[in-house]
Formats: sequence, C-alpha cells, structure tokens
Amino acid sequence: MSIVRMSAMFGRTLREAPADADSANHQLLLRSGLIVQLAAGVYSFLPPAWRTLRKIEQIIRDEMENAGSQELRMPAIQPRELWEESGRADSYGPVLFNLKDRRDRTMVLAPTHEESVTDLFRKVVQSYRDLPQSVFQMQTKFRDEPRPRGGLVRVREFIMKDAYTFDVDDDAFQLSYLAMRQAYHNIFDRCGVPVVAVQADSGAIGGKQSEEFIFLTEIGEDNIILCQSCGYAANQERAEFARSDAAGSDGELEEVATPGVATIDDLAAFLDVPASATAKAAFFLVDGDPIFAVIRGDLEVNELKLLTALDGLEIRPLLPEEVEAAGWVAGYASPIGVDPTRVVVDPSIVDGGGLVAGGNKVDVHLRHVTYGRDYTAGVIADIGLAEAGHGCPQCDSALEMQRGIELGHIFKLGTRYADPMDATFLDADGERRTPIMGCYGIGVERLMAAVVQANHDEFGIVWPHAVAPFDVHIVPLGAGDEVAQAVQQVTDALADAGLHVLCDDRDERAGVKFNDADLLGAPLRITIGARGLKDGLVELKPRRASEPSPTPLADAAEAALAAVHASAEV
RNA sequence: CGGGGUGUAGCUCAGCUUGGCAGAGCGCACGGUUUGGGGCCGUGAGGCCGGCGGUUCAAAUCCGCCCACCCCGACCA
Repeated sequence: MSIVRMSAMFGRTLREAPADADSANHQLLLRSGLIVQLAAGVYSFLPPAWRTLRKIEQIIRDEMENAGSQELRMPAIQPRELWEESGRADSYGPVLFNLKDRRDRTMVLAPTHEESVTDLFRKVVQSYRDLPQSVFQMQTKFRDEPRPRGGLVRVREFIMKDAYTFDVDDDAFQLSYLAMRQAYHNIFDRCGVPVVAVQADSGAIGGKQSEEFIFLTEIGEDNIILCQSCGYAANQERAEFARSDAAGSDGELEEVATPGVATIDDLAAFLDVPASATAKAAFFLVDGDPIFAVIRGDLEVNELKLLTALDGLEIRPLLPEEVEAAGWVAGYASPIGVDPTRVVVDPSIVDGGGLVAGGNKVDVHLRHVTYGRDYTAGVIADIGLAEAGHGCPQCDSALEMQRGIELGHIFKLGTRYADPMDATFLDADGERRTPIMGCYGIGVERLMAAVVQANHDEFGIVWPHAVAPFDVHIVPLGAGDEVAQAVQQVTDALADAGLHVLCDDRDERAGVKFNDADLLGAPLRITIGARGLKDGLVELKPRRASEPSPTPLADAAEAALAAVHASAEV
C-alpha cells in the first residue's frame, strides 16, 4: 500500500512530555508527535494522527451504513435565524461562535446540526412513503466551550459524527434507535475501547430519553453510577436511587433551641439523631426565580434534576444576599409559610414523617415538621443526587460510582425540532403528521484520545490494529548493503501485500529507534540488523509481546502478515 | 464567569526571596568516537525573560494593568 520513511515524516517525537499534559493519552499524543496545540481546545493533527482519525471515521462510516444510514454533508456556517426558529439561540447561546458576513447578517459556526437536518427534512420529505430515513455526516463542529480541557477530551473545534433518524411513529422510531444503539457498540468494539451504555440527561439537545456511551476511566469528567448486581448504569446527572428508610418521628410541632447549629452535621450531633431524621433546605435561582428545595438531611440536591423538574433552562445556587432577600434564614430555613409554588420537595421528605427542620429564626429549629400537614410544595420530584453506597433503584444493591468519558450520545428527540420548525409529512390517510426524530453523536478526536487511554503502557501507545496509523514499524540496525537489501525486500513485500509500513531509516542509535517504535505503537515491529542477518534472521515483535521472535529473513514477510492479521483479532 | 496556578531557548526547568553581563539538561547543527534499548567527547547556533506601563543609576527579579495557557467548578461529543 504505502511506505513512510521516518527520515521524511512530518513530525517529531519528544523525550519529555510538555508540562501542560496531564493524562496519559494527552502526554502520549504530544510525545509521539501526533498532535500540536494551536490554542486552548484547538489542535492540529499530524499525518499519523490523521491516518488514525480517518481509520476511525471509516469504521464509523461502515457501521452507520450497515445500520442503514446514508452519509451526507451539511454546512458549518449557518444563519442565526435557524437557531432562533428552533428556540435554541438562547439556550445554546454562549457556546455559539458568532460571526457577521459582509452584509452584516449574523451567522453561527454550527455546534451541532439538529436545526439544519430538520430544515433539510422539511424541504425534501413530504410523504410517509419516504420514511423511515436515516442520515449521518462527519463534520467539524465549533463550540466555544467555557473550559476546554484534557487535551482532546474537550475541545472547541472537533469532528463529530452525527446521525439523524426520522420515523412515522414511536414504534418505528424504536427500531431506528436500536439499530443505532447496536452500531455504536460495534464501533467502540472495533476501535478497542470498552464502553458502557448509561442513562443520561439530554441537556441542551432536548428530547425525552437518551443514553450515553461511556468509557470508564479515572481521567473522565463524568460521574457514572453503576450497579454491579443488576447492571443498572446512569450518569450521576440523572441517576435514580432507592431512599433508605425514613428516620423521622411523628408528633406536634415543637421549637428547639439550637444555638450556633447551622449545618446538618452539627444539627444531627446536637440533637443526637441521624441526619436522615432532618430536612435540608437548599436555595437556587431557576430562570430568575428563587426556589426553596427540600430534601432529607442525609442527601444532596441534584441541581440538574431540580432544573428538569421545574422545566427550567438555567440554575445556580442562590447567593447569600439573595437568600436573605427571599426572607429565608440560611442555616435555619423553614419551608413552613413559604409560597408553595417556590417549594420543591424530594420524595424522601414526603415519606419521611416528622423531621427536624429550620425554624426560620437564627438558633431555632423545629421538630416533627411534617410534609402535607405543616407545609406543601408546588412540585414533588426526585431531586436527590445519587452517590456511591446508595441503594440501586432496580435491585437495592449498593451503587458504585466511577469516572468516565462520554464518547457517544444517542437521543430520542421526539418532535422537539420538527414542531417549532414545522417539519411534517402526510400519512396514508392524507393527515399531516410530525416525524419522530432521533439523533446520535460521536466525538471522533475524543474517541481517538480514548483509544490511546485504553491502549497504552509505560513505553507508549499500543494501537489496536484497526486504528493504528501504521501496520508495521521496521527498524533497520546498522549500515551496509546486506541490511539495506533485506529492509527493502521486507518493506516492499509488506507494502505490496497492502500494509502501511513505517520504516525508521534515520541514522539513529538502536535505543532511540526502539523507544520511538514503542512510543508510536504500531502493532508489529520488525527489527532487521546486521547481527541477526549473519544467521539469516530478523526479529518480529508484536507491540503487545514482551520478547521478539527470531524469524528467517525468507519467511519474514509472510510471518509478519500473519502476525498483523492475528493482531487484528485483538 | 468564580477559585487556584504557570508564563525564561524547540522541550523540561533553574535564576526572582535579597535588583547588577541570560543559565542548565535534553533536542538542533558540525566534527570525532561509539553502534541491538534515548552512549560518550568537543565546537556551535538558538532569548524583546508573555505584553504594556511604573519604580530605580540599573528590572527576568519590585509594583500596576493586560494577555495567553493549565487545573478545580457551572457546560458537552
């Protein structure tokens, strides 16, 4: 297929990792000379990295097409009006890169393509006969992230594979969704990255249900809640959990002096009751309104769940002066007497019986505060933050928590975009109907980072063959015609057999070459040196093997092919 | 945007406390030696010490402002 001579390769390896790099994959990608940073969250991809990205793209393309999706291309530059039409100009606002064209029209660099694909649909599809449809693209996305981080994990310009399905109804949608779901498992398998599918919050994309494909790793930025017994898995953002038994006690409302006791821990210790016998108040600003959230003292509030429960767009904790302005006393706040439309309670409160809560006066709490009798809430909803040790919502076993990177996300959009953008079709009865949409994303560079993170050792990258930039790395040692001839013979044979060969023809010492070979991580290394050739031998060493195996020069190419194909099985 | 940190040679970092000629290792170029896991010797190139302003006889060093990048939080593929 092709031969790259290392003396001519664009890019260089580094002995030391740049200080900015934290994670193993980031360090290795930099050290191996695969990527170079231009600005925060903006990277160049040098030839070997680009080869790997193209291989990953090809795997994705392959699986998408197997799942019946058709590749197309949509613009990266879009009129802002499109985003106003869907109602996302504001919710996505800060992340949008804005620019003006020469006619002073505001354009955006697309961070994702739900709007454009919905626009395409309404211009192209009219009849149920055209459905279902499934399309995908691999397109550069631009997001002005609040904080790029972790090398390629979170960047501002990146390639995303995004797919979209359109179905006549929910039942049909389920088939499309499951096909994509399976394709996703296949993609990550083929790239050599273990993933777990977890329930997720759909965030700014919108829609009803979604699943994330998570690579579990300590460098991940998401918290994943897992049950080892039944397999329940969810992002902490939306993970459910079983509340432990209530510890409240019933009785008349009763004031109790609690001087200087302003935290749940202090309160429980002071009164000698478990934290689960108390009620915790937490204050938030949701879309401009102060909200009084109540949850049992041993639990924390999940802000995202609270936001979802209120159907809100934006949430943050209330500032101390805002708490005061709302008439609430931090540390001693009581839900009693608060406008119920401002109050949200967790089920742990409703079922909790009489709990110790604030008295709305400094240094005073109330015993036996009982939901329904003493106060009510406009919203009762699960707003609890699931944590390790909590009960599994399915089987009540103890939950675990691990970090993970989100590599893919698949959503049921329902009619979130088709409705506001008026995308419809005519059904068999001539009725105008709205398609059920799904969307399915994968971050391509992020996937490459995960491949490296999941496949490396102390010496360098250990590429899975399917995405390796080179199939074989040839290391000639020593000058002389004999070596040169043998190298040429093996290199040509492998290239002719369709492999991508990297040949380290540099005038470097053996140690340098071996170290770079380990760093660059091709699946197979072939060492051709004067010493071995005296006995007619070369050495084959799969990157994963600890020791090389001597092989007669005459058999080298064939053995190498076999080894490469064997490594493809891994 | 809030909190923390770092900016000195291509990379890793000293020097800053206590102001006084810009440094080391690696890398790079050249020569020699060596030649199977980043070897050794020598010579050399390479710097607006992130930027602007201030203090001072004198600023990498002290002061102020700004910028960039990294880490922690709010956000996502």
